Amino acid sequence: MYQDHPTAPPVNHLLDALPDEVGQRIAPDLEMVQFGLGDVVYESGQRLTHVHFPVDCIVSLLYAMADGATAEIGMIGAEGVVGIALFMGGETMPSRAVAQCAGRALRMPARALQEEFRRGGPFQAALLRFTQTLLTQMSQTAACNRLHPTDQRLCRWLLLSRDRLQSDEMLLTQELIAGMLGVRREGVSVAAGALQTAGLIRYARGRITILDRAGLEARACECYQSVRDACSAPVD
Amino acid sequence: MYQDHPTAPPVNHLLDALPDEVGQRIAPDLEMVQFGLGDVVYESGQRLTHVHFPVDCIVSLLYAMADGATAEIGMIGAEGVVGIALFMGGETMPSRAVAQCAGRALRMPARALQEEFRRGGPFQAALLRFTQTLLTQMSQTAACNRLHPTDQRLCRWLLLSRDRLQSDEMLLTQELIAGMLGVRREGVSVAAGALQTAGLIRYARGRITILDRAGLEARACECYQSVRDACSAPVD
DNA sequence: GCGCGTCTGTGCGCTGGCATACATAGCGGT
DNA sequence: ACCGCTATGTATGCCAGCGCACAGACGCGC
Repeated sequence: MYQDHPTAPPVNHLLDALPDEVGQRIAPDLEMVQFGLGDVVYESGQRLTHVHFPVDCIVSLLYAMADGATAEIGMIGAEGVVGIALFMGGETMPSRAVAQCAGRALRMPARALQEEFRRGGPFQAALLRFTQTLLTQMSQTAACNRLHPTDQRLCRWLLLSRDRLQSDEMLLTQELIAGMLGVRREGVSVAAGALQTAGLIRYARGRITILDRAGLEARACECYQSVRDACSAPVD
Repeated sequence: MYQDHPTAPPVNHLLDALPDEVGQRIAPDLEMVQFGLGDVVYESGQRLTHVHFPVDCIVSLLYAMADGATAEIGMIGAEGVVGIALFMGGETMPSRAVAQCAGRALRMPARALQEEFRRGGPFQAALLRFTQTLLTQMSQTAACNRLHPTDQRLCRWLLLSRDRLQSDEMLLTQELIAGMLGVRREGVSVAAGALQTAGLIRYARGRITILDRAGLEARACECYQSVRDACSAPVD
């Protein structure tokens, strides 16, 4: 499956990189929770009560329009944290956070987070540094959304997911992907069909397998390399 | 012109809202500089040496692709600060910052900024809060870029500029606007022509005048209201 | 093993935005 | 007043992606 991979130890890298002293101080405030595919971590505009540090799930940030159309603005895996508004001084995020891939996350209450953040040490620095990479990713996405065609963005998206999953197989319907890319389901069907014909992926009823990673990279827009370089998502 | 308006005192609101104690401490580090239309505040990937607090100019953050295509990902006026990477722990931004409207800004050296930021007081809080609104704006833009047609995005953009300018007249070629919206110059020509025919704006050789603000709002996509509510840009 | 719901492939007409090419139209300098 | 540069308006052909409609296809439950 998607989480028993030897190169993916079940930890959050952001937390893992903290000095022991900090790690031990916040450990009591951390609680492991499980998200299923499509679970909503928080709703747009909702008051946040916790932040979540993904362990082996992937969380997508979706911006939803009034008519229900959505587009992904960021993707967070074990390298980051979900709910940055809590330490940035807002109480809500403008986006919906959805588990794009099932798995576990460590959650931490707002109060404990803010308290540790205010200490201003390595924890604050790590959170801010991650926020900066998220900002980069969002900038990237904004421009990519505007300037690149569906099939290239699909490649980019598959690669970004794969980097956070460390497995070549993922569970996702075309409907879900369409919501991320901000296109119709049929558009994904066509684009994915082309990739399958090209032998880059195998696709069957909500189960995608990446067959040719290098091929996908070649077909993706420049954005993938840019965002991978900027964000600290391991490539295995 | 565009800056002798009584409701636009020549200050940066973010700095202005700081307690006197902080204001006096950082005052010696602030230096007023002037930007002309199109001046580059910093280039993508360039190491930042200062942050800039716009006073009566507007700075656009543009993401540039390898082929030269660009798209705006954020717009900063007197309500904010340009160069957030300096306190977020990066040394460079993934975007180019361009003066979309000529005017002045207060600049502050990286070292002084970081020193004051580390104090963790109201200055830090204000910077982080602004970063959060910028994040909101970028999310918004990413989705809007994907989901809304050119003419609606042009309305949104004109309104956002106008709110930061506090004048109904602005100096801008269609070429520049095209770079912001991530479309061709001809596309702007058509969209602006439609707005002019509808009596919403007057357009002549790089000089745009907003004639019917309410009409523009009605024609803009929902994004304008959302981002205006979220970001603290005054509406006069 | 049958039926139904979910997921996926496909076709068709339409529109927005692209590339290209060209025609004006102001504005400043000599 | 003339020239040339910059800024803008416009036409044509083309393609991507939309909305809609529908046809398989696989899987699960009874």
